[in-house]
Parts: sequence; C-alpha cells; structure tokens
Amino acid sequence: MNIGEVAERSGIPTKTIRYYEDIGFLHPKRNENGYRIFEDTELHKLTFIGRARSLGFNIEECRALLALYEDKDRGSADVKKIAQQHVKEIEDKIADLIAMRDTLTHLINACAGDHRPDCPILDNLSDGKTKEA
Amino acid sequence: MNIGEVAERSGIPTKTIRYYEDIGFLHPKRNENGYRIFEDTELHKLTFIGRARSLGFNIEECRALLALYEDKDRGSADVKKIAQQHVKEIEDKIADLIAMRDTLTHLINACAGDHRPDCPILDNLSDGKTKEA
DNA sequence: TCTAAGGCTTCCAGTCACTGGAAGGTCAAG
DNA sequence: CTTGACCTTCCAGTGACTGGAAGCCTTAGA
Repeated sequence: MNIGEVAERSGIPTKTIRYYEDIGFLHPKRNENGYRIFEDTELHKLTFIGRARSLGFNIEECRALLALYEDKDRGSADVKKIAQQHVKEIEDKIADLIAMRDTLTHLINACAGDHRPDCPILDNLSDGKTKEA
Repeated sequence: MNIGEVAERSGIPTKTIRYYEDIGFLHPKRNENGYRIFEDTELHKLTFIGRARSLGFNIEECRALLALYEDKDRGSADVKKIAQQHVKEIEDKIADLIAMRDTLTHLINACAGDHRPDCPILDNLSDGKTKEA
C-alpha cells in the first residue's frame, strides 16, 4: 500500500502518518522510487493509534499503549493503569468545564442582553463579583 | 508599578504579561531605563484578561471582550452573544469528554487487570469492538 | 567602593500534535 | 507527450505561552 491508501483506510491524513513516522511510531519500508510501502501491520498500528487518540490519549500515552500492545508478555494491569489514570484526567477536565459553564450561564442569566451598556458579564470579569438582581 | 509587582497582583506571570504586550493587549509606558511602568488601568485589564482566560475564553475572544469592555457605548447584547457562543462550545467539549470517559470506563470494567496478557482495552483499540464477558 | 543578589530587558527556541505550502520527482491514462 | 494525481522533503505556522541565555539596572551590605 502507498501512503494515500493507508490514509483512506485508517482515516488518518497523510501528513499525520508521515509525522507519526518521524516520531517513531512506524517504520515503513521504501520502494525503489522512494515511496513508502505499508504492510497490513502498519495499517493496524495506525488504526490503533487513531482510536487511542480519539479517546484523548496523548502521544506519549499512545506510545506506551503501543509498546504494551506489541509486547505479548505484558499483563493487562499495566494497560488498565494507564487507562484509569486517563479517566481521572478526563474527569478533572469535565469538572473544570462544568464549573466554567455554570459560572458563565449564571452571568448570562443576569445579563439583560439589550442595547444598554450595563453588563453583568463584563462587570464580573472586571471585579470578580456577580451582582444579584 | 514594575512588571514584577503587576505579576504578583494580577496573578499573571511576567513572561505572559510581556506576551500580552506583544499581541497588543497592553501598551505600558517605559521608564528612562527601559523598564515597563504599569498604571492601575493596566493592572485592571490584566486581571480582566486573567479571569476571561480562566473561564476558557481564547485570546481572540478576550480581545473582543476587552474591546467591548473599553467601549462605553456597547450594548450588553454583544457581550451576551459571545458568552452564549462560548457556553455552547464548552457544552460540546463536556459531551465529548463524557463520551470518552464512558467508553474508557466500560473498557476498564471489562479488563481483569492482572498479569495475564488478555486485555479488552487493547483489543478494543485494535479492532474497535468491545467483548462482553 | 566593590560585590552579590535580584529584577529588568531582549531575543531565540521549545512545547504539542499536527497542518499548510513550496518545490520537485514519479506514474498512469489519454 | 502532456496532464493530473500521487508521492517526496523541507520549512514554517498554529495557540498560548514557557524556558533559557546574555546582558543591563538597582539596591543592600561589607
């Protein structure tokens, strides 16, 4: 397979595939003409990485998962640990975002949204206090 | 005030303050020795930006809010619109993260987490399917 | 008066995970 | 033989900082 076909089948852009080669995720062979040739195993790897990325694992986490994936002797405990750590991080982010949303929603509700310049949102950004109606 | 004091009072690092000057948020005057001198208005602006950033507004949104903040004739509707748009984006992110978390939690629950190599998490990353017990 | 510490300056480079674009080689169809 | 799609490499940019180097300025203490 050439890079274009792999890109289509894995759903990962060619640019990104080359980048993944740069950072050592893949080592495709080369044709006489310099083109990369991908085997099925490379396609699988790419798909694997794509799924992990879409679950929010960062590149280093993907590298760790990939190493575990390729290590036939790893225990599932290692993988579970990475995943659990990751769930914790996701939950922290969710909590942060919910706090943001609630604060903003609160401010929006306090804001008349008309042509007068009086604006609780800006007031809050300016002095950190929310005025109640 | 010198930059160090402003940094302490606004909670924004000196590096970041200089960066904010670079991108045109501030225009502090300079001393004979080249040091930046900050007035109270600059401190207020920085605090304003800091709060907006902590609410997840990006730099361009901050720029817009700052412009509205400094425009005495703006209607609160303009500000409300930016904030509402932002709440939408936050809610999208929350939904994404919840989906990620649920998928991962599901996989973690299916994973024995022992020393055997059989691992539903890797299996899923590899083939996109979750095996039920 | 010298020195040392700390604060200030600028500029350059790195972060993360790509993404865009330029310049040019290769290949298959018409 | 040309056209267009595909491939290659390399360089630069994204967002929002952050780190570090090199060097000037100020202040306190010996």
